[in-house]
Amino acid sequence: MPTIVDVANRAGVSAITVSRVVNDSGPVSTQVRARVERAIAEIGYLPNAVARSLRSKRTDTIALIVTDMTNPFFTTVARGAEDAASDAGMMLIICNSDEREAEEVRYVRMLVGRRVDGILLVPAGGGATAIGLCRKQGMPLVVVDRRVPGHDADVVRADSRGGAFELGRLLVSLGHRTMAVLTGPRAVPTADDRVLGFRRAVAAAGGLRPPRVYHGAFTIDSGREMARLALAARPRPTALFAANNFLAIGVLHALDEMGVRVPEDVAVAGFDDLPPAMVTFPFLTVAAQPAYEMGQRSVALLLARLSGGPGPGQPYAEVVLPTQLVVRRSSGDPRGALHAPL
Amino acid sequence: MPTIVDVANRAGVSAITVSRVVNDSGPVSTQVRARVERAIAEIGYLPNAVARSLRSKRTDTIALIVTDMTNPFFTTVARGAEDAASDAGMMLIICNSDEREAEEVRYVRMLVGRRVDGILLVPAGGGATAIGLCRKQGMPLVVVDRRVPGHDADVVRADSRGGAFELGRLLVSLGHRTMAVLTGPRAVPTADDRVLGFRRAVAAAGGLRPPRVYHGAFTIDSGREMARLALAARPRPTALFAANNFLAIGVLHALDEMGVRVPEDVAVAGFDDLPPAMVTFPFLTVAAQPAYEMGQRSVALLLARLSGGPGPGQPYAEVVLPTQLVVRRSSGDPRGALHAPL
DNA sequence: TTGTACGCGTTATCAC
DNA sequence: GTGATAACGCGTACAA
Repeated sequence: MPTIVDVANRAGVSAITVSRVVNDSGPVSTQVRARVERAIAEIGYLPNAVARSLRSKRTDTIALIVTDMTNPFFTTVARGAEDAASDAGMMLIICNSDEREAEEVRYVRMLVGRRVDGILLVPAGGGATAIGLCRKQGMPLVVVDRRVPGHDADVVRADSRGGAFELGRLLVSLGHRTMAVLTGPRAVPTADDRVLGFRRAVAAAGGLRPPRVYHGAFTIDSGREMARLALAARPRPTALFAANNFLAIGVLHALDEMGVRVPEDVAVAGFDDLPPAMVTFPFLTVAAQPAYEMGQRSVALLLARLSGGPGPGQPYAEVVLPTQLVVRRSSGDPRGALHAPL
Repeated sequence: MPTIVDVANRAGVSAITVSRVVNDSGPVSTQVRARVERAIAEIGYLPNAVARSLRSKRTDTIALIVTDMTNPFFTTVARGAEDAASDAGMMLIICNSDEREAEEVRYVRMLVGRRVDGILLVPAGGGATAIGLCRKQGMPLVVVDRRVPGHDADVVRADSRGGAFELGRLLVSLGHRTMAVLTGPRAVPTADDRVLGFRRAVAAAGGLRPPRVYHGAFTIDSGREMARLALAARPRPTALFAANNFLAIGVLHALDEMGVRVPEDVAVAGFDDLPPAMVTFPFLTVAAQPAYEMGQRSVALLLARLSGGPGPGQPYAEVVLPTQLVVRRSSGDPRGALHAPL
């Protein structure tokens, strides 16, 4: 693979002159510039970004660590992040932690070693180790989607509590008095926040029994399993709230298997919308998170930190984006008024 | 950020000794090793992969360029590729071409500049420019999912013709005599192959009119639009074959909007399955591609090329994986026999 | 067992 | 307007 010296020899100039032409830094006479450009084209020279990075200490690369890139929510976040990064002339590396802290830490280590310019992290569990590692290594970091207990990092997330509150209020207004919440692992803030928001809505209604809460994983299998548990309880709930999209799908599968009709027998509401392109028949009532925008905003915040000088600078920022209530058939008939068009 | 020299100073040894400890290359006395390891831990040293790559000419990184990472098919391919890469100690960079050749070429240029060890490419359109660029730059390349017209590259793909043939045969066996095929852009081999396979099945049945063919984009909107066109034709088709998952979903939406029942009024079959985790009610009859395995195999082939010495070595390989026919409700009742369980 | 010299490809600094 | 020199952080080749 040709180097800058090869180009220089062919054009009869020095390496630094080629560098000036390539980067448009410093003065070069028109004739020399032409000669250099021709040489570049002839031998197909492409500057070596590795060498460049070694000098500049910038890789123009940022990384996004998600817990599951199979989840369309994270795919959409990634897409938003990539578009924003691309606009800024940066590449985006996507990594999967599989909701495992060990994997997450392994990736952070690799990424720091590769000297990416910054990391966007959807923390598995608390994420404390990974966050501490970035902090110690001076690696710019933005936490995405999940609140950080100690608030000791920049965060971009959606309003989980608010969204869950709205869903709770909706179900209450539809007359449900016995409900259950199916959520993710205990340590995950989004899992807890959605429970909290829902609980508040129920409490605000007054006189209702607090919803029973089930903890599991954010997976379809876990949703199926928890749905069976929930329906076995007495008094049997008339509405289920699934705290993420995969859980909701698992719930629907379980109910289908059990011959329970939705929404006639049991109403269902979920968190995270599924992209329209992925759904044969829009059916689920959800609190939709602005996934694409979350990706964009995360990159924007990270870039701001990068250019805003090194150190901590300002205190940590927390960007909280609103969710959107989308009412469909799964929550039952709201007296005909709120129906979203198919 | 500390360097190898910092560690060396702190441990009272030379840089190369630290290098030997870190890479376990060459002999180091137990005591020195201990001193060095302590120094590494104390100052939190992480080897600089950029400098390492500059010397070794390897980045331990490969890239995957897909046309749309929002599509669950490609997400699954990516997941398979990432797992395989991770097992081999490599990182995977994912890029979106958005089915645009200009973007694709831009990414190839960036990736060659960054000296990734190899590229997995789902070509947008013919992909001729990108493939030529890789060839010229000596960048190892594996083409994924799409056949390459001149066969001048390693390829891993599914058997589009075979899968489409099976779907065609199924619909014929269900009694359909007037059918339409909705596919992607003309230049895309998968789009053409699926038409071809379907056509052959119809021709093989004998005495049937050849299916009408519509070309569009591999998007939900295009599927909706082509479905409307197809149903306006006379004689009106009784079965539609959508050559990709997004197209199929667009078709279902259009039919729903038009009040056409599936499968009672019109049967529908598609290509590419949707992951179970993403589907509220499994409904579509499809030829499913082994997406995860395609990702794995692509990486395996690339790694084989990397270790199998530089030059062309052997002639180009073509790995063709079989699709799987999954019969569900959308294709109509096959006399009760073939129904897949929900 | 440990260390010295050098080069990977690029660019910042300073000179001409 | 152009070029020589050095340095980024690491690992190979060769000594000691």
